Order: sequence, then structure tokens, then C-alpha cells
Amino acid sequence: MTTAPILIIDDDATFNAVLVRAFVRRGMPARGVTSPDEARAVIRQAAPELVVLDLNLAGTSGLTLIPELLAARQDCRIVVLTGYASIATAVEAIKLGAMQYLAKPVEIDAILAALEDATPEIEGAITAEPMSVSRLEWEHIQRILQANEGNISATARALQMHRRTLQRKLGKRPSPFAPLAGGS
Amino acid sequence: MTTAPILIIDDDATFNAVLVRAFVRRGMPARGVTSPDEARAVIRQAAPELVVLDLNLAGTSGLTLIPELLAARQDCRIVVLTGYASIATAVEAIKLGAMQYLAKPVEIDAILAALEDATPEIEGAITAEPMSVSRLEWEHIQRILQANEGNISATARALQMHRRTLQRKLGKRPSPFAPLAGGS
DNA sequence: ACGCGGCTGCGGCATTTTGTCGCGTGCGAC
DNA sequence: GTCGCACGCGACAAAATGCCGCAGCCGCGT
Repeated sequence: MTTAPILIIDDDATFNAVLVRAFVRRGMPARGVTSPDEARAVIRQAAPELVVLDLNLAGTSGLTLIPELLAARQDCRIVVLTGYASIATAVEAIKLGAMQYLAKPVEIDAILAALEDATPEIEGAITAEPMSVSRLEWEHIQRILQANEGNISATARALQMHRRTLQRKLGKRPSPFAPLAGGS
Repeated sequence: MTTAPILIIDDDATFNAVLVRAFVRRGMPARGVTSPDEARAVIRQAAPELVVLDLNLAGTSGLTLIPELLAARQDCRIVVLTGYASIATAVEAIKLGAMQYLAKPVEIDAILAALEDATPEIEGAITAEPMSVSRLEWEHIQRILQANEGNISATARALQMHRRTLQRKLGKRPSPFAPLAGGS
């Protein structure tokens, strides 16, 4: 049984909080930290079994924490998250011992599934409907937009999309979400 | 040390031949095959220590060969190549035991380096460019596609996009990799 | 004050990319 | 054999996007 709470290491305070909440709500105690040092402190106190690790910790790579986590607890299960995904880092992360590597935006369920994946009992039900491409896009755009303090031009550049297109996208409310009729 | 030649598994005959040649020219005997079955045949005869595996083998995933290769020879070192890089498949490949995951186009030297260098280095900073929307989309699609075992129709349904559109997107091989403008 | 550079919103196209249909094929189940 | 399902692909209209340009606002250095 997990004694120590799930450790969430992510410098994005908002996202971090959301994650912690989501876990707690599911009956899984979680502890969020936003810096490698905080993380180390927690690790020393009580090595967690489950960890959600953001790769981009205020400039430094969360990758370096993986060995430390594993050193503290061999059966530690780590899921690496990142908003700046790259194949290279993904490969690194897995080789270092992470269980999964997911790109933000990601659904809580996906993280849970990844974390529990090792446990055959748990039904990994992929049934959870994946976000539609448009939804994913929307979330991503919002994230970057926020990172750019609402600056549309900057966001467009960061996303390598046309400012005009971004404007148009933003102008449209993502309201109509086809509930995928057919109920079945 | 290596008794069996390097095994090149890639359905792209041309590229395959190029690779084999490149290896041979460097004094490393290589054997090229273009189908999973051929590969299995070779493996049964003489399990190779070094393998270059293309992920996209005429529709089927080369991923399935990884366990077989490892079963045949535990110290088998596999480098996965792919023209359609995605984080999802990269993670899978590494988890299955591949040593490296490289995206085509790739230089022979990179493959060699990957085959010989077993020790990855933990590099620090991550390139912080957010993924372009198209890249994000690509990653997402790959993930779902994998979750659906390559079933295009099912994936399209899950993503709530038209099968035709998905086909078209998948058909477009180009690297969704953006030039990573500017840098920060 | 004035010019400069950056951001925003928006009006038009010309291009691309989609949504949709339909057709033919292969495969496994009944 | 027939049915259901998946695949690949051609065709074409509808929508989205890329790419102009223009005008208004702001903050800034001269």
C-alpha cells in the first residue's frame, strides 16, 4: 500500500493544484511541489511510490530527478509530463526509468491510467474517450496564450500559426461539442 | 564479438540497402530483411546482437518484433527507426527494450552511435518551444491510434474525426516538426 | 509633437484542408 | 455465401487557413 502520498512535481502552480485536487478527489492523497529542491525534501522524508513529474521545472530538467526518485525507492512509479515534448527527452525519460511520458495537455485519466498501468487488476479502460483533436488544440492554445499573458501575436508565433488563424480560432467559441450522438 | 551480422529490418528496400551497405563498408557485416517474417527466420538462425528496426513495416508495427528479438538474445541491442516519429511509439519502443528511437531521416553515424553507446547522458535544459498545434495533433493521433492497435476506423471514431481525414493526415508523411523558430 | 514598432481586429481573396459519398476489396464470422 | 467491418482511394462542395492590407491604439525615444 502506498503510504506516502502521490508526489506531483510541476512548476505550473495552477496545473499542479488541479492535479493534486483531482487525485485527492479520487481518494488518492497527493502532495504537490513546484521545485526540484522541494521535491528532494519530500523524497528524503517519505519516498513516494507514485510520482507525476513535469519535465520543465523552471528551466531545469526534471529528468535529473528520476534517478533520485528511483534511488529513494526502487519501485517508484514515475509518469513524466511535459508541455514541450520531444522524442529525445521522451526516450531519455523512459530509459531513466519513467513509466510513461505524456504531453500536456493531458487528461487526468490518462495520467491515472499510466500510473496504474503496472497493476494488471486495474482496468486500464482506454474507454475514456480521448479528447477530440479540436479540444486538445483548444487547451493547448489556451495554455500558451496564458503563458504569453494574452498576447495573441506572441502566441501565434510560439505556436507557429498565423495570427489571423489564431484570432479566428479564438473568436469561435468551442461550445458545440458534438456529444457523439448515438448514445451507445 | 558480434558473430551474427547486424540485422536491418526495414521495408523500404532502398533505404535498407543503403544501410546495409553503409555498415558493410565500415567493416560491420549486415543483413537486411524487409518483412517481419524474414526477420523471424533470420532470428531463428542466428540471433543478432545489433538490430536496426523500422517501425513501419508495411502496415504492421515493428514494435512486435522487439520482444522476439530480445527473447532470442537478451543482450540484443535494438535501435528503432521511423519516418513517422511520435512520442507514443517512442515510449513504447523504449519500454519494450529498444535502445534508441531515431526519426528518419537519420545519419548512419547516429545509428552507429546509438548502437554502440549504451549510456545515455542526462542532459539538462529542454528546448522550450511549445509544440506547434500540428505537432500536438500528430502526437495525439499517434497515441490514440496506438491505443486502438492501429485501427484507423476506430481511431477516427474515438477522435470524432472523419476516417477519410484521418487517412489523409496519416498519409502525409512529412515531418510535422516545425523549424523551431527562434529560440529562447 | 512625431515617427517607429508592436498589438488588435477585421475585410477580402487564393489555397488547402475538411466533410461526405461512393466503389471495390479483403477478411473473419455465422 | 452473406454480413459486418476495415481499408484505400477518387471526386467535389464546403469550410478553414495562409496571406495580403488597412486602421486604430499605445508606449517610447528623440
